[in-house]
Amino acid sequence: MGRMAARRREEAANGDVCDASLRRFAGYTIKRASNLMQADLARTLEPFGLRMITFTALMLIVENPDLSQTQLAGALSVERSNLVTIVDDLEKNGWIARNPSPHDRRSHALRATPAGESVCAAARTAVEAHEDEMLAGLDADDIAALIETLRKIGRGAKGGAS
Amino acid sequence: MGRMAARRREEAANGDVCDASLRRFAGYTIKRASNLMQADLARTLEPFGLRMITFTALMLIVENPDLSQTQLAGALSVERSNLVTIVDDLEKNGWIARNPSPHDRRSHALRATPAGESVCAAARTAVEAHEDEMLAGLDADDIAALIETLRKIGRGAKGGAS
DNA sequence: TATTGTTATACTCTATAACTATA
DNA sequence: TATAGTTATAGAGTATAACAATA
Repeated sequence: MGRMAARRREEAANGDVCDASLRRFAGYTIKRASNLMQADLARTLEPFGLRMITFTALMLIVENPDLSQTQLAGALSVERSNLVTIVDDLEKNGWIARNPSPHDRRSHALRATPAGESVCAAARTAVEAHEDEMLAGLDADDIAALIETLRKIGRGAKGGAS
Repeated sequence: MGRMAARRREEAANGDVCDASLRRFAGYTIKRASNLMQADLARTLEPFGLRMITFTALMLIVENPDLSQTQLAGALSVERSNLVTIVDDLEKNGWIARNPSPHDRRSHALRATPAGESVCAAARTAVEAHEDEMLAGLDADDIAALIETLRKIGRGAKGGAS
């Protein structure tokens, strides 16, 4: 078993070396944190029948009644075509309705049902608990600084001129 | 055109309201920053024929010669099965070789070729420029604090007990 | 002509099961 | 029996083009 122990130490050392290499790039650390948060968030929302994107869409519809699909797609940074199945999902569960817009017969006025508001509130409580758990090692100042710093990213980049 | 201007103001206001709703969740802000970084990184690496994952794999092979695919998959947090096409990609471009391991005839000892080391160095310079550009609004202390904070995320979560 | 919602399509990333050849 | 690499497959997520109804 001496060889296996040596192999295990070797693997751990390789992991450390690799991690040190990767850590030098902020993008890698950001992606890693993002993946951790998303995976845990998915586990949190699964019992409600929600995904990250459907929860976010539902929350925005609850807070902003009569949003159009184009407006919602813009707020979520999702293509209009990809929003269709998201809205379908919420509608099939009876959580939102595609009402006709009084101003424009092409567009839908999205509005949450009482059931939608209820599941949104319950999921929201669970999501806040998920965030508390994932960010347990940080105090309020750390979190505020983190969010402020992250929001400064990409200001001078190629795609940001519009 | 008065109606269109009103609509534009309405959309902007909706965007702001939605953004304020989403911003309360750290997970959303982290994901947004991650997506911005990844999209710009993809544009940066595309001229080299590299993707984020193939660049990272190549860099780790350059810095850690004779890694096995299982070790590399572990370092990249990628399934072994999904690593196959990544290593295929690098091998077809002549940037790495799957050498036989002297100790275990099942495993491959991955090693970069001179061409692989060359493209890795060039891509690395471009990636560092990409990071400088994306993080232009931050000073060195901000970046160090950001990375340190992000690495504390998920300590007490469900999946972290192993 | 331009826009809204929609369908179809494709490509990437990710996750799982099963196979082979070794150990 | 367990592990390394591989194949196949399926599910998300994302991006583009085209279409009908409407503006």
